[in-house]
Amino acid sequence: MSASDESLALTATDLRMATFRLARRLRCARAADSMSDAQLAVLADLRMNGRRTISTLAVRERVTAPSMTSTINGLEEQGFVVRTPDEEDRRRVQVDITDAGIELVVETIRRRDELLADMLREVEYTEAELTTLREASALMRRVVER
Amino acid sequence: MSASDESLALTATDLRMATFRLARRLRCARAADSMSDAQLAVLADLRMNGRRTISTLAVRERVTAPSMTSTINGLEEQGFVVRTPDEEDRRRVQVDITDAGIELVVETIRRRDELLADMLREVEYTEAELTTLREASALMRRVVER
DNA sequence: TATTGTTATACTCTATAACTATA
DNA sequence: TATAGTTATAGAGTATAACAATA
Repeated sequence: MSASDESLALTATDLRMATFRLARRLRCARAADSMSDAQLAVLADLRMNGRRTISTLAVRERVTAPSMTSTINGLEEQGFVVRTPDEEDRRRVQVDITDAGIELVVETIRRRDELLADMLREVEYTEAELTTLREASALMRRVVER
Repeated sequence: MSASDESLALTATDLRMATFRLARRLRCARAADSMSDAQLAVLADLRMNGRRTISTLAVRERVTAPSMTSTINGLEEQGFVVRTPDEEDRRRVQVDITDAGIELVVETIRRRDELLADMLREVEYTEAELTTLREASALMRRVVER
């Protein structure tokens, strides 16, 4: 049996508010102050999924191609990615993350997880409450992945 | 009894990933394309909490005073807020949200809630799963409010 | 012709430094 | 002297339009 419209609406409102507030709080934690959200999102994508072209990155990040060119310029100047011309289709440029880029992503993730773990520790949640949060996390990811 | 470090770390990682992905997806939904996140955050604060000075807004949004001046300039030009000189302390400027500003916030919230409700409907969650999400929302808010 | 990427240009948000007006 | 707000200036991210190189 599927859920009622009222339950859906109530859940949506609660979850929307909680999600925005927590995301905002966690977003402050970064490995380097010189990193923007846009740059970090690209690095995280490259680390997870390997090399990509400029236009593929632009589609995934929902920005225009000139925007992505500019973001990649910034990352390349800082040594976090490298451009490689694609030999098969020479219009294309492949972008790879460097070791320094990987390190930056890993460190940022570590800091955010640490911040959140500290916040969870402070409110002294029970194992049952943490289980609820993990179950909800899985449900949230299923929603996004659809 | 409080939770183990391992549970805290696992929960933090799961929740951090789920939160960022969902927030990112929902952030696309706005009432007007001309609204930035920075502007919307200020309007939402003014709607919830009433008039504020520039410097109070700057502290709450964690930006500098000149930044907030600029954000308020944009909002005032579009008619979503009004500046009023403070008669008691004439260095101060009070900022109030207008009816148009309130409408914009309400409409944006409505769109985001609708988008999320539609997403939840599509994955066909049970009432029990929605309850888990609502319980988790409350837990997330308690974490942020500490 | 269509696609990939870049450059040119402009607007917004961000910052720091310097300034005005008021307390 | 300190505080509230603004202006000046600069850097990053975003966009659209126009362009080069390649398919």
